[in-house]
Amino acid sequence: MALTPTDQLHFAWLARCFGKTDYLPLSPTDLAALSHAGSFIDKYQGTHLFREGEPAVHAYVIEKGEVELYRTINGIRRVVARAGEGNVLGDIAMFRSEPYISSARAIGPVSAFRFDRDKLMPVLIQHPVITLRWLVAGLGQLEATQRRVLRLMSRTVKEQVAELLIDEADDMGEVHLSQNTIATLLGASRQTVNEALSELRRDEAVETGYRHIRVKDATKLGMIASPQGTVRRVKAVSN
Amino acid sequence: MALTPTDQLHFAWLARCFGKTDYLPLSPTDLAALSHAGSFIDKYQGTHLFREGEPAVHAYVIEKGEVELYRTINGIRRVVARAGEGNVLGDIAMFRSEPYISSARAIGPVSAFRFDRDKLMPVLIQHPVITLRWLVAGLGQLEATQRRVLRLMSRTVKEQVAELLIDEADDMGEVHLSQNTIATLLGASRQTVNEALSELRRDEAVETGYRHIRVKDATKLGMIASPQGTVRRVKAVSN
DNA sequence: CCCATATAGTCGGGGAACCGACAGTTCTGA
DNA sequence: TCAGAACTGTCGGTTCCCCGACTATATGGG
Repeated sequence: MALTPTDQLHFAWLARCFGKTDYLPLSPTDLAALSHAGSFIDKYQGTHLFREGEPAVHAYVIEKGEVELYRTINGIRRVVARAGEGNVLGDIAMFRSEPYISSARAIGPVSAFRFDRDKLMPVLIQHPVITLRWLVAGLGQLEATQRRVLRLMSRTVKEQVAELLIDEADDMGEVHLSQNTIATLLGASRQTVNEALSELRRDEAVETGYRHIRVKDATKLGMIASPQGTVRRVKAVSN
Repeated sequence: MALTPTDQLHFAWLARCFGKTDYLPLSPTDLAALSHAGSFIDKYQGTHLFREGEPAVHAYVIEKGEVELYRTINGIRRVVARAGEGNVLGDIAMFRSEPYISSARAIGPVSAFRFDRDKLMPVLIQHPVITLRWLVAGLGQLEATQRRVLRLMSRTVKEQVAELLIDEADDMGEVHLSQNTIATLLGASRQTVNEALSELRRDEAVETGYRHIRVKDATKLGMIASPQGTVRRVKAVSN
């Protein structure tokens, strides 16, 4: 199979994504094999990569752009996570042959590599190194989710906002999220997030604007995010 | 390598654990390969399988008994999860070559199969089917964790307690956990859990005793756990 | 350029849950 | 058997946060 120069670039990028843990490098053979397992696609802003409940025949690796993962429970739409460059989506449902557990919507223009389930499985059987890498990547995501659970527990909204700002800030210390979006990401109300931001502004840690927050003092923000003085009593737990 | 009758039983059990998704059955060759990747061990009550921060050279599959996973943050000991028969522990850290992110303590007598990192990796490269199965198992855990995050958000302690009781109840509808343990599992205070249990008792859904709760009406409990009338307004989220 | 829409900012009421404290009960080991 | 430890049950004060309501400002399409 002949690869166009554009495809070469694509696969080089794909190797970077899976190579983040620099554990077992992907060989050129592996990359060529993956080209048979799916194809590159583009999505316009607002369109869905997949929807909750659909049979999961595809998994995606985001190449460019951001995707919003959300679930609808009792008519309540809840943003579960945001996925950016290098994130893998839908692999859980695809591997488990279950319906997608969440919907994925493109926040802006998105380029992605779409794996085809029926084509991918044989490739993975033939290329255990790729499978192992995928395993490591999936477990990394699991760890991140567990960390998120712990972050959510026993922390005020102000602390959570501070931490989220640190995570989402770009090189310039700028965050381009509406307060409403932040609130949904944290599972808090817009008003409380607004109040938290007001305090952070009073603390001279950030500046706020229309759909725009600038981190003035990342160190101070870090102090607020994980307060050290909050050492509560430890209750021993037996069964 | 000669397998003792006991080992045969062990491996049959191990196959069941990995085979829960009945996707790609493990072959006898696979089982034999796994026997080289580690060994069966027994742990007494209260002893640790591993501790937070230690280099992760082992992963465990629980064969019998229950294990408590906890982390210590700012001197606060937090139970992250409980693992029972068939659960895989420590694989995240082991595969990612990072220190264990939590401690694992045997709640009672525990039997487990302990994988040895250096022995396991070559086996996985040679047996992609096992790797794929492990991948599926890991992703299943990821899904469960994500579900847990969603369960935690926007639910009262009473609802959470009801759901936990359904999950943890045995065949007889009995739960053998102290209120303190339940509180820690849910990230709530003991008093609030006690209050929730009092209400559940008033609702005639459960009976309570010393380290002992009996589910009287599982249906009613389910209704309380996931209330249908709680349809709140949906705010659209754009970025 | 104007207006519908989206976002930001603020206030007050009310509810859920945390926390400390304390009394009563059950268990456990010496 | 007996004392200390662990567990349950309850109360009141306090904090945090959700929610509704309202105003002001920014954006973007026609």
